[in-house]
Amino acid sequence: MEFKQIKNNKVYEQIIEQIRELIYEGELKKGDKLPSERQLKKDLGVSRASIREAFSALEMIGLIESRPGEGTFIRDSFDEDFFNPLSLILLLNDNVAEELLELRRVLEIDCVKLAAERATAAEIEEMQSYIDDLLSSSGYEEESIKADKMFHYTIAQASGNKVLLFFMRSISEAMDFHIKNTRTKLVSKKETMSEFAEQHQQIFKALKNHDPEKAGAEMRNHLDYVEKLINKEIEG
Amino acid sequence: MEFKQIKNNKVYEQIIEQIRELIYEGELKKGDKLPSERQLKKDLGVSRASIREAFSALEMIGLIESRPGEGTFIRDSFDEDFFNPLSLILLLNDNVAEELLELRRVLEIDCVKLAAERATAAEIEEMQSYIDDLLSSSGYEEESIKADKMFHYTIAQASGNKVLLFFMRSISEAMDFHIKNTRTKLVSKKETMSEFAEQHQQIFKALKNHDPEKAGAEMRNHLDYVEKLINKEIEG
DNA sequence: TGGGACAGATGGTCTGACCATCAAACCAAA
DNA sequence: TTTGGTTTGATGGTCAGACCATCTGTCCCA
Repeated sequence: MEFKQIKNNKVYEQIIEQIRELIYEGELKKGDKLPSERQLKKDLGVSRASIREAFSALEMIGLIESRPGEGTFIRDSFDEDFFNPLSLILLLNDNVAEELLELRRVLEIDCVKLAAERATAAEIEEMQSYIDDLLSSSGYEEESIKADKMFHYTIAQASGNKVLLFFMRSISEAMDFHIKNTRTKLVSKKETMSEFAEQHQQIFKALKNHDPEKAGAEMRNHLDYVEKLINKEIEG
Repeated sequence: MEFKQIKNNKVYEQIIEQIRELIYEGELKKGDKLPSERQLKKDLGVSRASIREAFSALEMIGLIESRPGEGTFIRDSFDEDFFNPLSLILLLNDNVAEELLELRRVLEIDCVKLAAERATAAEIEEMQSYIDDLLSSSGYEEESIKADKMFHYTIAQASGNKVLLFFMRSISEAMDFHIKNTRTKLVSKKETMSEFAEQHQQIFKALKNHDPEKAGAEMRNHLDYVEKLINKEIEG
């Protein structure tokens, strides 16, 4: 005898399911406008409340965007900053910091290799500007943190793999949350800063020369250094 | 002159924000029960609808779970199957198949290396059972597909990195969706099957011997083969 | 002791209402 | 012609109140 698990199908889940199907079949694409809530209420024969539950869930994961007075749209750009729900879940795990670092290592070393092969002139130019920012900034301030992050993002983007970029963002945001949460502060000594700048320059140089292996090695070196810093911070 | 973007703070987003804070501060942990919707309505001074929008969003990402008649709880296990929203977003990108394969390659090769270092006896035993299943199954049927998937999942789990496991799941689910969507069917010839079984055995053998490099090389070989199959399928 | 009936709490859903915002059309003044 | 205001209709955002299904615990009776 074989029994099937009885699925508890909430209405809002079924609505999401239907939207998912439409995306599968290509009927809904980036930037498309969804029917209004009142229209969907009629079409699907459910209450507006259920539709709104479905929409808020889809908005949470960054799939759609609702604009009052306008309507609801499939997001056409996932590059902008939006709250990444992944980071929330990751918070509940133990050892997140270690695991995130380990994963970042795995991803980013191969990421920079791909970037070294595929980076366009424009992307290399953009990286150059962040390198300049890092060199000109005096300490570990707001701007240099941002330049640092943007440098790594641009590498991920230059890999040409959007999913990889998405994952790198998730990891980065989760780490930001974790650092903020544990009130960890990275050392902002001058030596550290110049060391950082030097490492970034080395990565960039290899990348500019389209030398994947060298770029990977430099990235590995950089991440070793970062890891050592963070471990020191945790012990201290 | 500098203007700041005016944030549109929806009520349900503020509710989520508060829950997030509670998780940060450790007041909400895995398995904890949240206040009932009617209680929260009183505490927060908002309508039940808004609370339900927040909850449906959090349920979507797998953070909480609502059980009628009981209450709403923080999920204490993220290992079970639950709908992974990441895969929905990934579907909207072009060239998903290629990018997913590339990313899987990056992750899984390092993943199996970690697993070779850290796999416990129990995990190795579990892998063995899936290998046996694969050998005993006659064709590319339901069960062998499952055994294949479980073998790879167990490797990811044996890596000891839960975030890595989570990512592997996302990729796998997204690929499943894509395959189902494009109605791609992997070849189910006998030669293919025996080839698959052989490759899995090689991976497993290296893993069992705790030989990271060998395991990584065998995994690379396996993924090469898979990639070739899929490309052939796309062309054909 | 065991089982059934009952009550209370909880999530799931629906309805109808009101507000704030936006786009488009229209209009008027400079 | 351009600029700014007004109106109108559609849309999302929020709320209150109602009803149902399900679960838990209690109490009572055979």
